[in-house]
Amino acid sequence: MYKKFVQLILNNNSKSIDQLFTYGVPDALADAVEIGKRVKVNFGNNKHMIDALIVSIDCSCQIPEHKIKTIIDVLDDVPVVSEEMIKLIFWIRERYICKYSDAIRLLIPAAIKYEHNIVVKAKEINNISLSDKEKELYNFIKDNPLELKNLKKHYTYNDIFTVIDNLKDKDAIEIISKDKLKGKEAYEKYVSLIEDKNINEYDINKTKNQVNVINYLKENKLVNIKKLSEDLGISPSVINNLIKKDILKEEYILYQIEEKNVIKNELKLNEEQKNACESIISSDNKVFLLHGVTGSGKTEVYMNIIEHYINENKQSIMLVPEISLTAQTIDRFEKRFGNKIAVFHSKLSKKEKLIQWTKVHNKEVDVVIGARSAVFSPIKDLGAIIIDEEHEDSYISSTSPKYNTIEVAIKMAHNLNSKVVLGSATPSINTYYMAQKGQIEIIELKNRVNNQMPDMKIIDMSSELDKGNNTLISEELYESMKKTLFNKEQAILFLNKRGYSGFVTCKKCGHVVKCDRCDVSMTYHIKGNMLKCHYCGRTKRMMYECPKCGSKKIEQFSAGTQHVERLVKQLFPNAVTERMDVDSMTDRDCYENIYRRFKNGSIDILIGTQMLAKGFDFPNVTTVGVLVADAILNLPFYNASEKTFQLITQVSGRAGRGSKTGNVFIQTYEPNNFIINAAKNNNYELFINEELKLRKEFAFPPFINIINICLISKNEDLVIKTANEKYEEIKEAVKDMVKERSLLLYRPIPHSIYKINDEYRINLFIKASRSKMAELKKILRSVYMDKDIEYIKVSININTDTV
DNA sequence: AGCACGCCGACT
DNA sequence: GTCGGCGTGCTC
Repeated sequence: MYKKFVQLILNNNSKSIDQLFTYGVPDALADAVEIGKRVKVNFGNNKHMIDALIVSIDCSCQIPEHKIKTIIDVLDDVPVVSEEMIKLIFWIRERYICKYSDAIRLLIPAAIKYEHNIVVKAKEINNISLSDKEKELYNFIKDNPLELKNLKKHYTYNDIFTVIDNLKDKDAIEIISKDKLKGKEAYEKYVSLIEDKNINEYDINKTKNQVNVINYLKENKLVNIKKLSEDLGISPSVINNLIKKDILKEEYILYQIEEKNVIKNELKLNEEQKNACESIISSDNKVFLLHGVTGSGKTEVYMNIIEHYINENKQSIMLVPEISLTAQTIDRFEKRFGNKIAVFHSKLSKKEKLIQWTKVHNKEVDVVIGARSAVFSPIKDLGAIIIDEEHEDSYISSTSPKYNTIEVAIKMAHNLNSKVVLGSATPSINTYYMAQKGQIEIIELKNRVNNQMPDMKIIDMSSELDKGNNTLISEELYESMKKTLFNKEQAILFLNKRGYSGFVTCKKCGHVVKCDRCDVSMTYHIKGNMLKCHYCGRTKRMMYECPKCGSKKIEQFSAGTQHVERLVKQLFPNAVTERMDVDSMTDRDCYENIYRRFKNGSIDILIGTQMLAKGFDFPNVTTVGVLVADAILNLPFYNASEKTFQLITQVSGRAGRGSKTGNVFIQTYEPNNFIINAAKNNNYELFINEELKLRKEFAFPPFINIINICLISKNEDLVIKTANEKYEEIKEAVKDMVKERSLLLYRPIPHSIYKINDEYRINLFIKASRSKMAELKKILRSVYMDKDIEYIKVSININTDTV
């Protein structure tokens, strides 16, 4: 019956139908179907139409033909997902144990979602006998036609569809289907005259406004509807009326971004940078680690590679951690590549995202700059994917599917025959290990552009205490800051937030104020004199009495950045001091503002958290203080050493980037600590080889995979019960692997923050050797993903399993 | 998920 | 009989 069949991924969020479905293609649509386009289909007994993505086209099918339904319509003129990216969808679903629809969500912007609805409209009835229920529903919709979803809200009989069907059979109502292909948001509506006639030639009743519109359009041809109504001071409905009367036609034109005039800067590369570029471009390898010390000019190398591919008519993707996606980064690329860039980050609205997406899709740009999600940009001829500061945690998605941007990029490089460049001064252990095994080619940049590394010093804080200084700023750091300020240079003080937050505690009974909805202590904020939860953002008034014992001895345990700020203001009353951390940065503008003021020298001392470590380039900074270097070292994560090394190196790297030497002070209570010393001596090799030894010995990644399955629910009893049931299922399924010691299964335990936003979380950890991963993933899918678990969200996180 | 279908008990 | 509640099973 059908000559063509298509395999579809349905746009449906349910786990139980997370599979491919075959539909028949009617002859009329045979030419329009194409892999990567979306189609409209009917599914199940569903009254709704849903959209689906074509993933393959066949001339035969395995399913008995009486079961096959037809596709109703093709929704896209051109494919929205390329064939290569469809391969990626399948890969993501396997790799991260998620649904097709989760993978698709990453690739297609939310704003072009397709919506379908049914409108139920009453007809004239005479002499038709209706049952009571039918009558009720008929009367309900008699006066105004209703969308089915609204109808369902008011009319809650569960046999609503039977009643509707009966009414339809009796010819009392009609059902009109109405679909909406969203995505017009990125476009602006323009109108023009259908026929170029003079005003008097129109054979209609014309109002004064309509005459004005027609005359205006006769003059200006194609006009933006917004501009038209503004210029003539009329309501858009005048224009829309003329469209209805077939006098005007409407047209949607992509929202235009103003052209900027940019002067392209010439790139000056030093010998080392030049060699790096050439090696990457000429090598047969696909994946590279650009290991360059801080300040070695990696960005110039990136831009040069991108430039090379532009000359081959290929587009590239430049990924940076979300936080370094500042106006400065964008400016820098604009100066180099002019207007031909698209920018993606999480703060864009749906419409803005779609605008950027469309620009890339239409091949109007050469470079995409963005945070991790930009790796999924719809580029057809991909030159290179560049991942700057590749060791950053933000490259691993925190929402399901918890993809690792580096893995995705490497997969894409293989699918699309392009290159991946991972850049960092402190490569992650996984990346370095892959490089050691020969899966990644290492390119080194050993020298700073200005040829001088900062002078690093470890300060023993316990001897500072002996000297009678119990503040967070050592004498030496203080002296250096004084000198820096005297020379009109700048200083950065770094404090690790996680170790020292300003929680509020009662000195009498020890009660700590916690968030009502989350199982975390709240942080005191001077601004507004209030307490804030870092997980859900809820705030409370600061209290003056302990809510537990009533004592007035309740105060903030202050050692956070706010405390440091106060201390610095005491020590340097004449300096301009600013603080940069998650709490003081309410929005992007705020961040930009501090960034700019620090850059142009109107701030002398900047105090901050992790945020400061991320690739900033302030040439006038000559003193950097790491106030409590041990703070992260003692966190209970297997990668605490790695993170400490990275953080110290990155923060120190902010010093002395210009012509003056930088001084770095690493304050610690463990001055002999191996990691702190390795960081001080800038000895990455030494650190990483030692760390790899330990990871191997204690069976941690990259030698083994850690799988973390988190069950989340508002119902505490249910989530505990389910976690235990699922644990038993897993235990049974993996018992052979446990016996042969290739897998370790731990008992379910509460998440380190058990309650967040009133939802309870239970974690299950598994350690598995790489050879067992395929089998284990199948088991996990059947236990957690085959059908929906009622009221429970499942989040699966598999630590990098290298290819 | 979203729906049909079928079984059951309650109510007129 | 008719209505509504709920468990089960299917969707190309």
